Amino acid sequence: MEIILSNIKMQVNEKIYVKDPETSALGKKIIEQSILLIDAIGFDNFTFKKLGEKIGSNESSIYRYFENKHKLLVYLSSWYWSWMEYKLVFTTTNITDKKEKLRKAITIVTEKITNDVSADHINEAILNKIIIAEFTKTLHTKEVDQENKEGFFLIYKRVINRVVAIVKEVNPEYPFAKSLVSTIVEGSLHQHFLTDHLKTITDCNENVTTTQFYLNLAENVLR
Amino acid sequence: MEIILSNIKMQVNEKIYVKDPETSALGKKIIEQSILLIDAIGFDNFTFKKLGEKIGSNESSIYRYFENKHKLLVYLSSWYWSWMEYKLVFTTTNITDKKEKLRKAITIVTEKITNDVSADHINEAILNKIIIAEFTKTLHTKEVDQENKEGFFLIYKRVINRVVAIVKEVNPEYPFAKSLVSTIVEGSLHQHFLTDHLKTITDCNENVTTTQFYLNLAENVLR
DNA sequence: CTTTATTGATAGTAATACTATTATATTTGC
DNA sequence: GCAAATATAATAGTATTACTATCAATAAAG
Repeated sequence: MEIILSNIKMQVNEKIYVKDPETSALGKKIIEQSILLIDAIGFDNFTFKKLGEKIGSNESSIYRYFENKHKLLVYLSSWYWSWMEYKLVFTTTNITDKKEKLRKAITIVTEKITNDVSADHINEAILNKIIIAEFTKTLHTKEVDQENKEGFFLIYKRVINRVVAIVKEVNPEYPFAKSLVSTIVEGSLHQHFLTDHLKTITDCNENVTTTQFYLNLAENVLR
Repeated sequence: MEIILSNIKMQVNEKIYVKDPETSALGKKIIEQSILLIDAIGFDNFTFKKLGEKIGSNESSIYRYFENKHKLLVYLSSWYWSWMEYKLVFTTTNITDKKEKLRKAITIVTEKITNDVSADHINEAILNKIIIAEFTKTLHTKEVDQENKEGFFLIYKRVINRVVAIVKEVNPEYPFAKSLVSTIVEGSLHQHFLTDHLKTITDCNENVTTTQFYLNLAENVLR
């Protein structure tokens, strides 16, 4: 899968950036190093000034790619869900057994990403850590309706709806397919967060995975 | 229930505040008006200066109650979950039918709060809106482990574990009680958020409630 | 009615989140 | 190979935020 992925450029809504970071060396450096810096110090403490220092560039140069750090996070999230969609489609295509297809889909969207040595500038395992810790912040703003209209969350919603379609193949009668899938996708990020920080309110750990919990849940619900 | 509640003081961890806001008129005004202001402009745009202007007090006076706005949000959240715990215990005590008890518990933790004319300074319906929109931000910080150690999230975790105990009464064999309940509690906030802002990835609306979805889910899973 | 605690007013600092301008490289087109 | 266009870097500057410190005014308690 990695070989194929490395030749694919993830499509991200143009309104998210001022200048496409994929079109220059500096742009790629911004993406690569922002992922590392956000992971290291957290999104709240992250600033363009600090990123500039880290990559040996000036703050003002970064502003030519992104209006502000919120949009950079939206960009990283979009890239992540675009990558997720690719993995999802790739893994579920040509699987004829509907239940097996759903199991594979749920596995893809709930799994923790471990470092599969991605050659390019984006470290998916660390990006996954950022999504677990920070994705919720892209949505929870006063501008969410405006940004939703502008299509900032389109890929995320498309991933959800792709899984919804698979759920409906398994059980067309089930009346809450969308809520089930949005609960699974968002919930799995939350369970990973709890495993890392609030262990007393989750059963997920090294032995019992978040994926196992949600596979079991979906099977029981759609039976 | 309102009558009883109005005489109860919610217990909030002392480390969260500098001075207990319940002990003075100014303190209560800070709580009352911060809820209205955060709801109106969002937590990200909320500042102590703006709150000071709104309540006709100086910024510096507010700092005598809370170190920063994050701790104020943690306080409001703690108060909310303390209130939720009270409602939960009150509603489920003396219910002998285990399944009925669980149904009542899930209803309590997943319901949207509508204005039941609370006489006191805290408007629970608006506070519920804030929890839906902002609660996640109390957890998603770099300081979460430290704050968890200091007991900032104790009441929240206790609410979850009270429901877990009820789940285990219904089905002692089910291996994911904690993850199920934390998914329901956090997930219901998320579903309310989606109903308000991203309708295309939820089934919940005016006719189909979040509570119905999770009641159905729990029943299927614990069957 | 004096001490103590609380609140208000003012001022000040460092950091953040930008914008604008100009200089310096680098790339590209002819 | 050189001019023009483009990208980046450096510097400076502004408004806001997130505080801290100090002192005066007021209210409450002994």
